[in-house]
Amino acid sequence: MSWKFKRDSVWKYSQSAQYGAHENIPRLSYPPFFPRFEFQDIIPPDDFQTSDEELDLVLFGTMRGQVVGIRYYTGVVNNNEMVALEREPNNPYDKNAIKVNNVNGNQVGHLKRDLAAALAYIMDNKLAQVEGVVPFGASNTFTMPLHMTFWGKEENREVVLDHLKKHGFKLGPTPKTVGSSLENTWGSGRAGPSYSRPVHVAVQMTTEQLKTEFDKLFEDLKEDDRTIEMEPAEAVETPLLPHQKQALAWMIARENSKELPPFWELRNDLYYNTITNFSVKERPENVHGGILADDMGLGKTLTAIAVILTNFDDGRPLLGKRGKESHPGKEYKDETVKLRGSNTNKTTDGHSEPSACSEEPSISDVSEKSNVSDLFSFFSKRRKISVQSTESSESEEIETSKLSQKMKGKLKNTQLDTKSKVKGTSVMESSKKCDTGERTRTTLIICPLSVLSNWIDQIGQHIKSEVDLNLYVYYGPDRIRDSTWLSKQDIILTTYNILTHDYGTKDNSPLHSIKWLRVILDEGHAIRNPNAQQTKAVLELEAERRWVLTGTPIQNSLKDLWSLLSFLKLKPFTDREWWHRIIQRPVTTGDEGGLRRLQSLIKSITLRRTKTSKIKGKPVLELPERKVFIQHITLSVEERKIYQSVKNEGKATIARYFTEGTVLAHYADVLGLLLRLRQICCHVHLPTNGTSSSDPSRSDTPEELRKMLVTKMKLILSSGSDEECSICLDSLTFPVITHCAHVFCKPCICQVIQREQPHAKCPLCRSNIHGHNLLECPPEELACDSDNKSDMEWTSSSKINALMNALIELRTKDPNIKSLVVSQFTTFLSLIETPLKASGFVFTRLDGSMAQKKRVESIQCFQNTDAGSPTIMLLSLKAGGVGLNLCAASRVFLMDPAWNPAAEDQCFDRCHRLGQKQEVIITKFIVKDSVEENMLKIQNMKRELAAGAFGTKKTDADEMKQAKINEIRTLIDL
DNA sequence: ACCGCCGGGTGCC
DNA sequence: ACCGCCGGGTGCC
Repeated sequence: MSWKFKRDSVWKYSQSAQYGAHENIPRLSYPPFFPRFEFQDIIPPDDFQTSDEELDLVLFGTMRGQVVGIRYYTGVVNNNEMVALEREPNNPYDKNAIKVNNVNGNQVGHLKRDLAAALAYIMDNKLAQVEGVVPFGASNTFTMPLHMTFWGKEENREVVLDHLKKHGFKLGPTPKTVGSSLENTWGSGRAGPSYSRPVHVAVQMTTEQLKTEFDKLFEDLKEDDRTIEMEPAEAVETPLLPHQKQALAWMIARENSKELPPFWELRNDLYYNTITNFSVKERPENVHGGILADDMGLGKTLTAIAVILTNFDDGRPLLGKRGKESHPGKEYKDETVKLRGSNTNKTTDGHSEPSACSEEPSISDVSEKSNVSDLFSFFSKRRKISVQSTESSESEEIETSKLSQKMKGKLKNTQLDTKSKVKGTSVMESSKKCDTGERTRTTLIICPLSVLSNWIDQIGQHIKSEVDLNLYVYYGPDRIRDSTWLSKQDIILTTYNILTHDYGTKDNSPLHSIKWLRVILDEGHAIRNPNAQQTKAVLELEAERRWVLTGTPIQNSLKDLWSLLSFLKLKPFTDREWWHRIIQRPVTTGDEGGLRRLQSLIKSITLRRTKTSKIKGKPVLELPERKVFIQHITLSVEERKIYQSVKNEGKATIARYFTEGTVLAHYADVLGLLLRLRQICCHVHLPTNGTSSSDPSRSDTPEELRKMLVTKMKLILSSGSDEECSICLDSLTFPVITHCAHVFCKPCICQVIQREQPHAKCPLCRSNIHGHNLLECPPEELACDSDNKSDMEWTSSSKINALMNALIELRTKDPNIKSLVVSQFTTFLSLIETPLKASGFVFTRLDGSMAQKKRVESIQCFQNTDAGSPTIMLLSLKAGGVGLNLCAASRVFLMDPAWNPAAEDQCFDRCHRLGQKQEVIITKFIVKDSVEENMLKIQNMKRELAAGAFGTKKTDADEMKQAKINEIRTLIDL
């Protein structure tokens, strides 16, 4: 997460004033001194123009006007209440008509004709945003005064003032003096005096303060008194942890609440909103939902499943058995089916986390190619999920894409033959609107594709096998689009992309014609961009109960929250203007009241616990302790000899680069040397990936050059150095190598080339670069060279000896303890296999080169605790996604240090996580007086950096360069 | 609306 | 009086 100050807009606000700080309006009090800050996403990928426009508005001035005709309308306001002005160009009496609406959207009256005549042009051409407040006289019978505030872009100020002048109006001044008293600042507009608040001094918050303030929004929620627990329905097989029972109780209370929505109370027969000071006669509808913002790993999915089953029908749980409809169908035999023709996927059996499917097509992937043949169907079978490629859906055999998931028996996957079942009946024909007469009790779950299989998996695992529940995975080209049929299921599971795709295809979105009992958005931040089609598709779903599950409630910006509130139908914030006026602008200008409102708003609809949250003094997740030991290794005399000779030779070369100032130009070479040193620390025979370093410019033919560069890139990528792209400073995505041998993300470097054309230069070495000579990494994997090793006679190494000693000692102590042996070098893992076999260890292996099917097998095998199951897993550092669950292991042997400490931590988390019962002991092997020790130093530096600074993210290329050069110095003792 | 405005009734003091 | 003034009718846009 990163933060940045946007000085500009802060200043704009500080130099102007805005309506609000007035004794008459205590609820909108703006203290004169309060730090102002802005939550601004620094990452540009999806910035939203409209919001930015809003932020750039400055105050033009204020004016007094009149609201007339109020006796004709039912909308009511209180004194000091905000109103919205809305153009009504089709008014039969006056094309300039401007309606005045209260916060609830009810019309209060019209602007007086002459005023409307002046404002219509301004509003129609968006020259200014006019905001109104009724300062007093709210209970008048015929007319009431209106205080108007004009906001707009600086460049439009003159036009607006001129236009108003033409109509005989003049804006009141915007006070510039700090602390000027209210009485002195009454404006002089023709329409009456206007007033404004004193402007406050801009006190800039430090980055830390900023972060703290923002974090507190959610951190405060942890210390909540939502301690009532609730037992889930019997149908839920998995016992809930205390914090999950609390979430269950809270969520169900919110769903069934007959109480007024947050911030509403009954006052003199009117419903009064304490946050907006607004009242209505009609009882406002409660928000039957909210945001479950628990940290990752606290079991949001399980909690949501428990809610579905426990609050199934009219507040009652789903009972074990229901009607005995059965869907005839053959058992689906093949358990692992091709995913997109190349990967296979099958999730683990009996464990709460599925294996991550890192090879899954990305979300954007799918949406871009909405081509049906690129979509898949997912099936669940006996708590195992198979992924069915629909590319072959023409063939009769695999015609399985549409399915009713009968959870009867052991999640038996019964199959509907499309052709006979669906087409043949009237289901297809009746696919217009769903029968609104019958109340749906269907829950729609929308999630990113990457977690779809996780949902299927968890639904399978957490629901008792005898429970009769219909789950339909609305996915794949042949998904059943019949809304009547869909609304008879219990759970419909789909992805954002499917939803969006359907939404974009006119008249073909059954999901939008059903009134759902409940809609659950998983990874709710998927809809944080209010302009994204995806968000629109989600916002148009109709549902009684609405939930957002997210681990990151506000990622970077307040704006993110708006879409969520909008989805939850939390009035009046569904309307951007109100959100902006009541929350966003006050908060971004540093108004304490705004922050307070935001806080209570969030608090009322959000439940958040972090991994460190406590329940009754105990941490939510009681993970056993985790201890990290560093075991120093002394190289043997021979090893040291080899190490020193390679080092001395390399050091001389690099020293030359330093004096020449060409370190970065030879970056790949430098890394290559470091890599070789690191490998020698592990084992002197570790292959050096062939290529000796040479200058790319000296290569003879283009083909040779190409080969060499690709080899270099592979070297960099495989060296485990966790290279960041120097442009986005993130991990490399779509790595490409330049002719000057520097690796960047393809999108990043292409952007640079685009921007700097026609003379783009490499951000690292300033060589000329061109879009057409970037080289991509060929798809074939880098691994698979482990076999040719076998020719060479196996020898041990100091590290291997240390490892084997430790493993054997451990086995003697407790033969059941399982260990992870982690290295960045798969070839090293291969070398370790020999002594493991020799000493009779049963082991398995997991690395990036393995096919999905093999991975899953390996994980299942390892996680199995039966006698004879492997006690050791050889694991490559970066294998598997964050979801990888290896909690059967309680020991980790890290054979070689990683550049990035976060990568190590992530690796440790694979066994130190929910489900771990034992103390986790981690041993890091570090060779004394070697590059490895220096790497530890760099790790510590990185740790400090990560912990301390937040603004550090956007270091520029120069700093980046310097940092890299310094790293190299440290590593090679220069 | 205890207003403004309209338009008909009316017309010395 | 092609005015002023009176008082009733009336009333958003």
